Amino acid sequence: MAEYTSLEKVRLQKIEDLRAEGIETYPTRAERTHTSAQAAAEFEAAEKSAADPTSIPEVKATLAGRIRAMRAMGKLTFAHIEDGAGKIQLFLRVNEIGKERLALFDKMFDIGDFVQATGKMMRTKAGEVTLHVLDFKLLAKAVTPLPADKDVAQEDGSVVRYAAIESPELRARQRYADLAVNPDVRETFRKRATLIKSLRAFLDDHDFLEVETPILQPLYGGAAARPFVTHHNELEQDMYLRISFELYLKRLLVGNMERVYEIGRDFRNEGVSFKHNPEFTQLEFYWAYADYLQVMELTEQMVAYAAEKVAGSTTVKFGEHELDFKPPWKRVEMRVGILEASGIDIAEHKTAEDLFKAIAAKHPKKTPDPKVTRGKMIDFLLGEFLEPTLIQPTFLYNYPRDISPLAKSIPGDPLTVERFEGYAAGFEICNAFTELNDPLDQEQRFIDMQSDYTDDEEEKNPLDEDYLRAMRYGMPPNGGFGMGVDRLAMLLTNKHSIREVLLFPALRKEE
RNA sequence: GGGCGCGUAGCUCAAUGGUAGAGCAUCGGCCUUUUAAGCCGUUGGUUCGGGGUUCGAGCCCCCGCGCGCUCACCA
Repeated sequence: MAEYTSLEKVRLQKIEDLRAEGIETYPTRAERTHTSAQAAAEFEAAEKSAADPTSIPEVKATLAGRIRAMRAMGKLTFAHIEDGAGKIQLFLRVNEIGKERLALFDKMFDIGDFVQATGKMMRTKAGEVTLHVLDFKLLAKAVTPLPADKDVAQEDGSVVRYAAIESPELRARQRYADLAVNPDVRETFRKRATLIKSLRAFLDDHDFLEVETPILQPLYGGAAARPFVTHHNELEQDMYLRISFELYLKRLLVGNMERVYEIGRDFRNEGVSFKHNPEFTQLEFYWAYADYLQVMELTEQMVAYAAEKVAGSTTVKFGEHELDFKPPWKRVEMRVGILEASGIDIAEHKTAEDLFKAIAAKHPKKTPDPKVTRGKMIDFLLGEFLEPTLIQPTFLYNYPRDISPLAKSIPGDPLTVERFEGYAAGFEICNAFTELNDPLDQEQRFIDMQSDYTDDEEEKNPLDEDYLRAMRYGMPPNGGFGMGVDRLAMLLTNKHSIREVLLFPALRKEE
């Protein structure tokens, strides 16, 4: 049972008092005729049409919104309400409202309450477009005050207070309050919706079919990550929440679906950070008869298209950087990029042992775990030396085979696969390759993975026999692609934590 | 999971180991063009929780909880 603070008790008492007077505190219906923006626009048009200020046609409106500020001055009251379109001022005067009703508004209404006000539009002496209220109605009483104070020290030592919430915990845990108080947060999530819509539109326009594959899976796969495990009672078996869509989407290529994509949630039972949340939104597509170079081109077009829709330009501000997503993006072969960033040529060190010695000789303070595979060491070099330097959108291409069990080798180079990752602002946003479609090779890769990681239970991928069965029916050559949509959302909204672009990021439960 | 930091009124923050405070919000009053209005007055605390040291703990010590930063993990 909730325990009420003294402020809440005051408001609960007001609810009781209002009801005692026959005023409904949570009426079922509202009678809004205009949004704040519509009413203001109509009034401004009326002003323009008038020959002189005394002959402005009357604009009547009933507005609805949440009280954000109140200034009671005895026989006058000013208030601001905020609706989906913005804020607008209300002006109440004893002349029209009467002493009792004005006192009711002043004493019984609070910041945070939803109200409806009917009147005619006017402009105040200060020049603000305002609703001159003739009648009003409570729509919903708020019991808890919005936690909306933020003090900012000014240069002259004074303190200015803004209606805003700053505490990251409070903002994430009570996103409803954050949204109610911080308009820019609503704007971020509007942009996120635009982003997802634009990705869909782009892929639809390129003849990709949107599909939905299981989130609840008897086996997991398609990525190296620990899954969440759950249990189906009637089937009496454990189920996994998917860690990627890959193996299901590629089954669809076996079924003659040539271009498919899915936008949905992936779940990875791993650490959280500024770029990791246990559940995140993934976009994957698979494209028959294409290879990774074609996917690369489509990727830069798609992201540029999305940037244009979300930010209005292919150039976006991200912290101190200006990121330019305009195609073509910079392309760097991974071997060359690592050589330039670390001074080590991975092509000259073809075993894990050799490579480790080379790293230890060159960078004695930055060495990988000596027990890992060559591919993992290369990945270490990439993360340690190269990744932080990739600020402008860049494709890194040609990856080690042993960390890419689902990608096809480069003809004539068995250690390297046709794979690329897209980077921007120093982190990975997407990952793609020419997909392995040889069922015999695929089976061997799965078996190799099992032995490479025998002592690493967490990274062991279960062998998916049904996926191999599907491949044996024949899979067309194809290019596949995966992208962390949340990370792209971060880039396009200039947010530096994934929590800022997730409405309800994962948090420990309270208490 | 490791390291560092933080947790005090509804909110934002103070308080050498010595009576827990300020601003805003609340509540009461004045005020017919305000805009985080203003002025006067008023109320409000399990100092995150539990234990310990001490004559005395918001402060020192231990354990726990939550959050932030960071490292590890994340082909």
